[in-house]
Amino acid sequence: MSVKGQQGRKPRVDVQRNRAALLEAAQRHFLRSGIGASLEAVAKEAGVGPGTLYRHFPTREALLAAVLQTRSEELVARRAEIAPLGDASEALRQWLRAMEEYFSAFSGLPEPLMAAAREQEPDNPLTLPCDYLITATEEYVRAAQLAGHARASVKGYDLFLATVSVSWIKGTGATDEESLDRLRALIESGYRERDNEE
Amino acid sequence: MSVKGQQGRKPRVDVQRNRAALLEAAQRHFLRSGIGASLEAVAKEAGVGPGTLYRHFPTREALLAAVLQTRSEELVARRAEIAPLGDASEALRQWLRAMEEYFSAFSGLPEPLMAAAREQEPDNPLTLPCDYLITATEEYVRAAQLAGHARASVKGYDLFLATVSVSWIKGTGATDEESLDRLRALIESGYRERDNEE
DNA sequence: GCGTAAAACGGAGGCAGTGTCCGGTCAACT
DNA sequence: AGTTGACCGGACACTGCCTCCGTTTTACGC
Repeated sequence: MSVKGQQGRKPRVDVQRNRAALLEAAQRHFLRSGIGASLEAVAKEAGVGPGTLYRHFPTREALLAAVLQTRSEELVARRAEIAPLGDASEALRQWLRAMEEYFSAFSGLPEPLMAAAREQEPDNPLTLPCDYLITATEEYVRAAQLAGHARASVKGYDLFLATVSVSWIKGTGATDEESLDRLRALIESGYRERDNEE
Repeated sequence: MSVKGQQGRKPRVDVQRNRAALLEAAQRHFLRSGIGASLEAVAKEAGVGPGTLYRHFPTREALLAAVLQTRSEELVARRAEIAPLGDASEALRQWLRAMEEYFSAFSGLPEPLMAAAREQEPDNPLTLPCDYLITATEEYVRAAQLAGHARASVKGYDLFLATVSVSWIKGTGATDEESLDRLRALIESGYRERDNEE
């Protein structure tokens, strides 16, 4: 019956309780203050000591990845909605928007994500979701290219970078939504094949 | 004869000496460690106390702006080289590259620059150079549009944002020069008028 | 129930960086 | 040389990061 398999002992209840409290407090702080929020404050709000926080999540990235888990699942679910679309071009567009929202979950999130994209070592817990996003983008780009809607010279990684950039700019809070829309349009007209159809 | 005008006293020599030492040390540290470098270390390397540093430059941005002064002048000089170009399209392209290099002077520089672009209050010493760059970009864009080389829907601010983004990505160190080139190409084909000439 | 051992807790504390304050100092003027 | 005021610089208070270790809590076997 045990789901965990070869565990000799049942996991302690306070472990799960503290972990949940930490995740909730962290999400609140990350939402309000961005990913640079004080971990000390998170621990205090969760009602635990700093040591407990660092035992559960050895690095800020580990905590971040755990908090992001929910959003990652939402993104995967969203792929299922996008996939059935016949229009590969529209699918790519929607995927890019979904990624952008994901990156914009917390202010400052693009920074550690790019750092994770740089490292090949999987010691960074953000590398896994990051690689997933890049791979998915490549698939959408390929489909759009096959449909003749995207230039052959464009790589999925390029659009990943462009999307992270938009989220970064959004996160700085220095621009209104109108400028962001123009920037997205600029990127889109950058990767689209100049097809005369439609 | 006094250049400074109504100054009763001649400025002390140690003031200028300390200021110069601070600027030099700051440049070294910013180059090596990015704009987040320890100001304590800068002061120590300049051979002055922390108090002296903060009296000369009350905030990190003030120090940054002062260190950037030289580069700003270089950029203005570069405009003089670009201006005589007959080709407005090539002028815009070169200007964007010049800006990108300016933004990439120190790792992490895009962040405070965008923060400065957000504030209308001129209390931030980076606001002035930032506004200059945006205005200059708008002029280049206008010229390119008049020549029929850039889309009418593109604003100078958009290309400013796009260029800052590229610098930011470059600063993260997560990408090779090849990807950056493709990203620049993507932006360029995003703002260019799809003219059949050439 | 109760003893036990392993696991987890949490706070004290070392470390680094920021920014301020104030007594001492040094250069410019008389 | 003496005076004066601007300037210097280190001590200090504060915040946040992260670790170590004595204490507590929990699950398990009896």
